[in-house]
Amino acid sequence: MDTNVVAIPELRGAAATKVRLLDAAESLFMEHGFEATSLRLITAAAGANLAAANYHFGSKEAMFEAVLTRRLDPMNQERVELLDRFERESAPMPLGCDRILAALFIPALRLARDPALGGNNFLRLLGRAYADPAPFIRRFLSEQYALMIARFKAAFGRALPHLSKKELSWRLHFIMGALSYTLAGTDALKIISELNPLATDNDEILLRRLAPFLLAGLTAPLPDLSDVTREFDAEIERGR
Amino acid sequence: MDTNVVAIPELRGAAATKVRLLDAAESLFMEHGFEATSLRLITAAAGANLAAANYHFGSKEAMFEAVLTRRLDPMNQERVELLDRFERESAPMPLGCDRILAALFIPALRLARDPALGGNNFLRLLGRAYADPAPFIRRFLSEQYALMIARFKAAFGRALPHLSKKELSWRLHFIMGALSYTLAGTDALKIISELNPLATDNDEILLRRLAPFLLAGLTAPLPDLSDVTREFDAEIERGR
DNA sequence: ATAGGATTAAAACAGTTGTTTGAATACTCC
DNA sequence: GGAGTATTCAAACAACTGTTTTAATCCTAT
Repeated sequence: MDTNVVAIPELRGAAATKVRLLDAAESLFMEHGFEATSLRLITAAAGANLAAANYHFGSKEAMFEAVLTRRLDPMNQERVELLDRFERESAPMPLGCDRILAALFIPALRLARDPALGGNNFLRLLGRAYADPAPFIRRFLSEQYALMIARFKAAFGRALPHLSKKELSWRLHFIMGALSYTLAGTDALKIISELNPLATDNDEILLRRLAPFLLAGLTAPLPDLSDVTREFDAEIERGR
Repeated sequence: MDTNVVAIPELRGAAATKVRLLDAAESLFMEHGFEATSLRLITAAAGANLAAANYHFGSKEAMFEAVLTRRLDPMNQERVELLDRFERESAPMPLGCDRILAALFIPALRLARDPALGGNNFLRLLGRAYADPAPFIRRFLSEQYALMIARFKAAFGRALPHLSKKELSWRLHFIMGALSYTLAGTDALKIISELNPLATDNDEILLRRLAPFLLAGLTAPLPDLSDVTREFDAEIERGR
């Protein structure tokens, strides 16, 4: 039940305890989830007093948001900037799906690669936050992602003009879902493969495998929904 | 913060309160998550005494597992049976990927369609459980899924003999991830589409869209990883 | 050096948590 | 009908929660 995460208070600068708190919170929230992580656990791991959490952040929820903002904000901004640059470089040709996906993945890859930026810890925390039922978390994420998602949806719309707005929304949703789940799922991998042959790989390799997989689904021809539906319905009725 | 879920104690049979507790727990766990849902909330919604929870299930964790087992066990068993039947019908031809995917999706679809079986409520709860950090939840799910996953992995292996064992594990992992995320994500849809044009659709339609998307990724040709890697690396270095 | 604001510290606050207890009630089977 | 098991109930348990308070300490700029 307890953890080995005991941060030594080495930083002594001005706002040092604040970043120590953020680091400890990032790691512990990732490990136990938001509700199950107590402020006493975080402050102890950060070598800080309990009251420091509320002093620096105001509340536990605000602290959680601060943990997310610290890395999410720059990453999403970088995604948009990268997409902008790709489009400028490709002009006047419309940008291909593979390049748009790359603009979505590369900033996440860079974050996963650089331990100083939080490494894989943060990406897993992010994936979990994506599935967390707490209303304040969803409200926060929705605000953080709105601009970036709208920008990418427009780009995909230009690259896939034959897809309806609705079909595009679906596929983009699936992509973000697979991405966030994948980022969160290093432990969930064990559910899939009993022998766990993937465990030695890191998130970086994982993302490199995921991108081609999603690209195929994204660029797939329009499915004949009526056919799929008919088969499914027949099977469901048969089993009733 | 409070909910409208107030189950009227209508069932009066022998083990009636036990199923009332399961129903209330299913709905509340789905809405608030495991940690954030108190036994007092559940028992009150079920019209039962607080002690009834521990009397019937022993602990909160055991109660959560009972909620999952009630529907997950039959669903996974049905998946395997369906796969077996499809393979018999197709013999001696190996089963195609689309049919294997159908065996995976149809039982989930049937569960989503039938409110008496829990309807969409349970599928969302399941998707969230998949991303929950609590160790006992992951241990439980891993045990519940192990047999079913191994069976489907073997089937996919026969259908896609050109894929390495590792590549297959990846793609299966992505499929399960996208599936569980999608099931959990009715609320997360709002993150993606600000106007939320998908909200009126239900999980059934969602699954029918997801299947073709995943099929495309699953049957995609082997990606030239070295190429992807090279481009990504160049971009990451450039931004450094 | 010292005033004054920023930070830390220990303690207490008011609630809530899952679980247990022991008596009261309901039910079933002989 | 009544013995005996199964279930319900109210109450209390000890531990933990996020937050606030008050005083002590540190740091910086005058």
